[in-house]
Amino acid sequence: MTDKQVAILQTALELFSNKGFYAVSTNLIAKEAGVSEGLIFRHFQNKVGLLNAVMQMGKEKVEPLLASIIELPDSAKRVQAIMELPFHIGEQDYPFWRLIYSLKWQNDFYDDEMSKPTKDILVKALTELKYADADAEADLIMSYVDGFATTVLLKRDSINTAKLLETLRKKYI
Amino acid sequence: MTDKQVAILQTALELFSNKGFYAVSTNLIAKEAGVSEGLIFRHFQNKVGLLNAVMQMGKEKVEPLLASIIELPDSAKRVQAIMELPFHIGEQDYPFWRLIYSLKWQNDFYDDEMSKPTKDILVKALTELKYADADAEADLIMSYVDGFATTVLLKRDSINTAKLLETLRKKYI
DNA sequence: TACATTTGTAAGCAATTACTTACTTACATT
DNA sequence: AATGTAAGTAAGTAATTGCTTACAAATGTA
Repeated sequence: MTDKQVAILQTALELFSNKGFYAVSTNLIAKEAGVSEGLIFRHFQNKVGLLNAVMQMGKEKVEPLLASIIELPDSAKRVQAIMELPFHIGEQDYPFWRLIYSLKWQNDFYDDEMSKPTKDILVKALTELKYADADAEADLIMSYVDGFATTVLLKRDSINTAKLLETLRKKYI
Repeated sequence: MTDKQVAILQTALELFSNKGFYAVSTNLIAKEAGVSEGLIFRHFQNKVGLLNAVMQMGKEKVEPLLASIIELPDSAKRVQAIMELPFHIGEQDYPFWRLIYSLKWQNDFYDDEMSKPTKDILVKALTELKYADADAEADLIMSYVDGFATTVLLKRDSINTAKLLETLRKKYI
């Protein structure tokens, strides 16, 4: 990967996540990244190809995080880790997660499968913890997580997320 | 309001909420609504004006719902009603709510103020219920609600929302 | 050094974009 | 019936869209 390739990917991630895929032109991406517009198409074929590359880059950063959760020996800790996931996103990963969540709401890109690995970990852990209906319980926690992600990614300026996590922990630990 | 005005508003709501504001052209809206493109601009000035009109129409349907919650005499019931709000959205109102939530993720349109009246009701009710930190508790519940809304609006085909509500109620009632 | 491949650009492409103009039709009021 | 106003359309507009082409510079490899 050349410097310019990286610049394109990072600029695209930043712009896509802030304004949305369709609201950002390849012209703007090229200008902000300091490259010629043609280079985007040389490296990524088309605009959707660029989006896929951006997503791929993000997924590769997420996978080890999920892998480390699976390795936790304590089932309850695994559940807790997933529930608190949004609170532990590093600031540098916010753009990627905002992109994920914004794409959820666009029919063309909605991917129901993406959250499945996370839910599977949950169901397994909750079954080990002898929950009567582990699946329904997992769905509930997944909903919580979506809510926490929405709050952390969109309202971190207007609300105290540390305190939110504290309040959550008082309920569950 | 003429028939064609209503047709434009409904078509725009449907398209905006499914594909996103920037992904939908005024040309497409006109075609789907069966009107000339110029009529959109005659009635709503510009594309953003159309979006605002669509939002206004939706808000007018939501406000009485919130008003009816305020009138509940029991504080705990008020909290419950807000927490369960996403589960009681009528199918016909899904497009409006999907639009609200998709716009949240676009910088240009994000409106932090919109959820404030709901949170205010929560804080007041939780204070009456003698919660130590009513504000933090309200933020937590607001996060839940965002999560439930995400689930109900995006996954109603793949998961059983009735069962999700049942599981939630077992925890809180 | 020679040559092939990759990386990069500038200029242009047809199609689409949001929006306007010039005009006609429908409807209400006197 | 006459007239003013609102509702509606068809055909434009300039600007922007995603993308291509033709060519140059850099980089590897023999």
